[in-house]
Amino acid sequence: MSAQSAEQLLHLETLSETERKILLGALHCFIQQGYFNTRIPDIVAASGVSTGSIYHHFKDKQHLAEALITQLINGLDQAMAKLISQHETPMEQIHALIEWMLTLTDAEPELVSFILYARHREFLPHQPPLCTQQPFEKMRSLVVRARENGDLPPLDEMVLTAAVFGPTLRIMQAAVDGVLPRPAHTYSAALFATIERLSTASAEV
Amino acid sequence: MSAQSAEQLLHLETLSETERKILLGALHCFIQQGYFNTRIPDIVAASGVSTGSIYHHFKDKQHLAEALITQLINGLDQAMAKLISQHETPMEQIHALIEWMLTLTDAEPELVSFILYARHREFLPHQPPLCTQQPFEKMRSLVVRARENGDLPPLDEMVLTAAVFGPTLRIMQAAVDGVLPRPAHTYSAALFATIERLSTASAEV
DNA sequence: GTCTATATGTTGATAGAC
DNA sequence: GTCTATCAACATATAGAC
Repeated sequence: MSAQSAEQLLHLETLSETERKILLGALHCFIQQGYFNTRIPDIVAASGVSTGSIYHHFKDKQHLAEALITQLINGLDQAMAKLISQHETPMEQIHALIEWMLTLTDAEPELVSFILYARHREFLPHQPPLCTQQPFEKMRSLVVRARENGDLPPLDEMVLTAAVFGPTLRIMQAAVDGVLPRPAHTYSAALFATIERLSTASAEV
Repeated sequence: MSAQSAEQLLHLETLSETERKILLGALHCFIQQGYFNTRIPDIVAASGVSTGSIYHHFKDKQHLAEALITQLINGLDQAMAKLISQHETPMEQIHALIEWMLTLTDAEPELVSFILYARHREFLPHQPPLCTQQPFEKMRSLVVRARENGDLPPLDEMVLTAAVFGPTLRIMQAAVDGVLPRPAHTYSAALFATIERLSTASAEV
């Protein structure tokens, strides 16, 4: 699957044109400056929608952010579900997912930075941590099924998920921090090699 | 090495008593509520130092935070250097470092959360990203030396660092997010197993 | 539903006594 | 160096016309 834009990841079809404009403007502001550095007038400028209209559609700044995060998580979840459905075995699905994560990082580094770093709980205290939500649950279930298939060793489920997806997430983080010499997706082969090695290691360790 | 408290990690010996109290108070506030949710009166209450005195010692809130982050990074760096110096081979040093990271996570989860999640650039735009600083540089150099020793496979340096430390960092993140069933340090053996497998995998992959 | 203009409340920072 | 009291600026949220 090719990389998607931030707009495509927010599935905004059910919303009114104004709400779409507000959420996209807010997303751009939050991505670039962070939630706390974003002032309502910034969202007004970015969205082309007036203060009054923003407050007509959203109770306050916090609820606006909440709606945005919800849409984003749902969008990620749907994109991942579609991607997974296009492949057969758990290991193929894992590979496809990693390719997609790396490609998305190259295409939308600031969006990825927002997702990876975001301490959403700092501005949304009621939000559960990202890693307990659908996208990370999907990763875990893929790993568990690969383990059942015998494609991954019989290690603890949390550790195995961390070992399969942790390196990719670190590379993504390095990429968005600007300390990666090459585009993120060029590391996919080496990352797959580390996963291969998890499975094929000699048993007597 | 046993776990250290937040206070021990900030090497504050060279500072005046008042500056120490201010930095520790601020650290507790930032850890618990984040930088933007912390008001000056919160730091006054947490440190027992008055507003005027705080502004006598630090130009403004941002410079206070900057001083704190610098101290914290230096403290981490020193603790890691000491730990590394107590072991011989790169692989032993890597193992010791991972044990220490996990133990610190159990002892000071909120401090670790602050370090891991902190988008310090959101409130300190001039700060380089954490992963380019001494602590992460140390991780990379350990991995490179282990690779030279033949203890790790000849993969890309960034990928190898991500493969060695990424899983541990993911487990730490899961721990501070409260989604880890057992204390973080109980996963060390399984984490070491994943690193072992990197090295001992059959060559013809 | 959308807009402009404005009020309300907070907050970072300062002034000035001790 | 430390403190209390206060200011000035600003950002959120609202009021009310269209």
